[in-house]
Amino acid sequence: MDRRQQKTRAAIFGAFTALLSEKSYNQISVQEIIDAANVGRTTFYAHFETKDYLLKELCEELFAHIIESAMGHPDTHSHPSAYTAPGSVFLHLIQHLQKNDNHILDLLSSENNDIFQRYFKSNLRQLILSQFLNLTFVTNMPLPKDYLINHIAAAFVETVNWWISRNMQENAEVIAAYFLTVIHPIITHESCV
Amino acid sequence: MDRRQQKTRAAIFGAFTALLSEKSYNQISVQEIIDAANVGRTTFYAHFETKDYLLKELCEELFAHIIESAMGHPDTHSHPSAYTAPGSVFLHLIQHLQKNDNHILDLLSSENNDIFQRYFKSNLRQLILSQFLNLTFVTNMPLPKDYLINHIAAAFVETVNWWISRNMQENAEVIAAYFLTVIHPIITHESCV
DNA sequence: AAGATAAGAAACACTTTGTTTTATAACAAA
DNA sequence: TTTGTTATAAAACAAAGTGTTTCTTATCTT
Repeated sequence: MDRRQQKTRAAIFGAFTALLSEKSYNQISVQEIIDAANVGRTTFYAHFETKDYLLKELCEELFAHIIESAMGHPDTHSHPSAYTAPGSVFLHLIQHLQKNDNHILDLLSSENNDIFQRYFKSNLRQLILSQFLNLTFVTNMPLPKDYLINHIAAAFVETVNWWISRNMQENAEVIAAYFLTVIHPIITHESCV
Repeated sequence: MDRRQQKTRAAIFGAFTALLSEKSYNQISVQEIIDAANVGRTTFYAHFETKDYLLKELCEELFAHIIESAMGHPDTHSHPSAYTAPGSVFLHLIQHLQKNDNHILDLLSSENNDIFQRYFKSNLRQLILSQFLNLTFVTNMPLPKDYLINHIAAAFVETVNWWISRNMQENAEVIAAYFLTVIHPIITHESCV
């Protein structure tokens, strides 16, 4: 990829995330992004068809990266010997978030964070699907699989949200424990088929 | 209140909800609302400072109503004799939603429904707080109360969401059962203090 | 060095926003 | 019915934003 393209793309992404930590998505105009990124009007539209597409590409880059990183975590592929750290992937995820390398936390804690939560949740579902290939229930009533996966993904996002809203006072282990406490009664982790 | 005000307010609310079931909030302009409501430009701004305030007032009217209705439900005030329909308030809520009197479902199923989910969730928290005055845990680890309440509220909203995404094929009782299955292991319903 | 490609500047028609001004109609109370 | 009040409407307005076009300049790749 052309170095010029890389630079402008990075400049726009940078300006965009910076603006997002200031004000809500709706209140940000393309003009502001252009000014902040110090980029020509024509250039912006050459890269992104619209503001929504810019958002989309940013989210895909960030969340896909963080989820992929968690998926590559040893625990995902190891043969789970019964009860050894059943959801360490989530702890890994939280720790990764805590580092805040690519400002994902800035986005998730921004006003109108709904958009990012949606992308986050969407990416989480596939992680959960891979994490709990077999879902069995402690209750008598069987739940639809996609319902359960959605529930778990949502619970995780809400946990992170709650954490952020408290300025991340608790350390990653505590947060992971909260999440598993809320989730674990419903599911049991079985071996990968 | 002046009859003229009532009429325009109703006209604007009507036009707004109609538009919301068509397109997403961001894509709706004040101009469109004005045109659809058949109301003068000046009139709109005399009623609502901005589009966001319009949304806010609409949501408050709708959700406050539906939550209040559920709170008034007998189960909330009755002395809970152990295990008689522990969460019938939620069933009541779902049934109320199903009637879709005030088009809440239209809003919740609209594109970019995040905004409504936020209001919904916010209103739910107080309901849950009143419903489970005492929260005890089946697990050893005590969870922060606001974390738990947030989790339950979010789980309910997600349940409704999932329901809507499946075109509400399941009847209200099944949905309530799903929700309680996911929630019940964590909490136990104790008597109101 | 040469051709391809990306960036930038300026201007454009267009829409949206929120305000102001003035005039008309509906209202409530006497 | 009359009177004073208040809501509405129409039109015009400046300001800002959007997305596109044209043309020029700078920067890459080979």
